Amino acid sequence: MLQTQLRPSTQLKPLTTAHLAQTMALIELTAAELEQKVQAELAKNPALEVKDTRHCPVCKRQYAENGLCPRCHPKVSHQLDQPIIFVSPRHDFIRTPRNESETQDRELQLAKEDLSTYVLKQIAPELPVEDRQIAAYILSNLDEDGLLEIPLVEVARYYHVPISRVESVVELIQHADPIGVGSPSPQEAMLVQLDVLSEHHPVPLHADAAIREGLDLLSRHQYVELARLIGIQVHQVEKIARFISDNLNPFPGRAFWGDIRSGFSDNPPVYTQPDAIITTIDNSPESPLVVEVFSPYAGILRVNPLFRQAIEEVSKENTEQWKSDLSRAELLVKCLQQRTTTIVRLMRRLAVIQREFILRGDQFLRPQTRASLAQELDVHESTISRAVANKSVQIPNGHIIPLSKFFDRSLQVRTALKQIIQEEKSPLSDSAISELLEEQGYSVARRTVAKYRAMEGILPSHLRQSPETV
DNA sequence: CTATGGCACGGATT
DNA sequence: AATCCGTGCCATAG
Repeated sequence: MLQTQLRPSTQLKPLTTAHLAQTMALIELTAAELEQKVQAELAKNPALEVKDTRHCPVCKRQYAENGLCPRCHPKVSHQLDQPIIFVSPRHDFIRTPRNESETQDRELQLAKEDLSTYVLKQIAPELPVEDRQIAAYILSNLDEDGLLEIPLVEVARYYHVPISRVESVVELIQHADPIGVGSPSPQEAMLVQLDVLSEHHPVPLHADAAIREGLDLLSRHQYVELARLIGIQVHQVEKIARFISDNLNPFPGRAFWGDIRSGFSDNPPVYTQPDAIITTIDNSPESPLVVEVFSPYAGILRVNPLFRQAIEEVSKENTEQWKSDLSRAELLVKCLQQRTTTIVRLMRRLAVIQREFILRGDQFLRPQTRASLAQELDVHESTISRAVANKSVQIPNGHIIPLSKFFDRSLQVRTALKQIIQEEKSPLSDSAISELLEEQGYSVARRTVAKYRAMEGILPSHLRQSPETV
């Protein structure tokens, strides 16, 4: 019934137009963004209230329904192909288990402020008191990637201290937890990480040189030029590149453990909070998928009944304002519901169709288009597009992947390609690979193989080494 | 001559 | 309507 309202083909009445427009606007927000938006509205609109706290009695998490949350309630009979879906109206608890004092506290701080104080706490003990101000100032000028936005000289000038002193503070900051945080550039952040890493782990030779002198080459996968530049073998460069993308993070402020392989400088999407987490019960691949959808304020936001009542009694000067507040509130609540149900339906469908992919990895992705899914769910294509855009989910292996990966047309082929190359005896040419893929049922042109290789950062055949020729 | 990468075109997707 | 993606053609490197 509600879905039909999302069809633009249906002619819409004024109310539904607004409804539609706002629902659309809400759907494309991530959980984190939505939370902020609702908070803002909540602050200035007295007609809204949060009817709080239904807790799951076992894990103490806030949960939209009464009773045990599904994760704590394994007794209900599960069917493998029926994913368990539940909606969490708050998503901040996944970062830290809440303790009592925090629970009723203010809204969670912005990630940025969080980072600053987090770092400051770590380094404060090691700082002379008079340097703390400097540190605080530096930390307040981090961008969302955890990089320093302002030049050091400016800090020095601001506090009338020698640059060297500022530098030593920065150095301290850089070695605090998100290692490399506070660096002026991704480059330097990575150098610091490399340095720290090298104390306990072996790191490839010349990795520092590669970062220092050829970062742009490295990020563009131009390994040949890079090899020439620092005078080493191409396969060494390849090793370095792999090591770097596996172990270093050019943007220390971004807390993601996701898959960053596909290039670290091509502005990777920011994965902070996933919009959903998919797990299995007891990590057993034979159990149904448990999908936890983070939909801020779902089920706990409502129109304040007292307000509704009051508006009838106090029908005087401010009625206009009150009325608009009320209708805004109603609209928001409605749209929020709409958004939640749409996303839940989307996730349920994905969990069913892509179960194998979620559990077993890339090569099991069933290619699908947003359009086809839209048809199945009986919503407009753009609804799916918006719902998918900019969102990310955490899958059971711990990776955070963009939701759009579920609609990657070529992922299957690319993983097949990767496998072929990994198992190859001697370097295969693109056309040879094309034929091999054909045998596996993937029909791709030779030119396309080349493109996929590039996407995966794999060198052309004449530059690949057969196993070990160091 | 073979293998690749760049450019650009057209169809599919969003 | 805008964008993405696979592909063909051609120049270039080896």
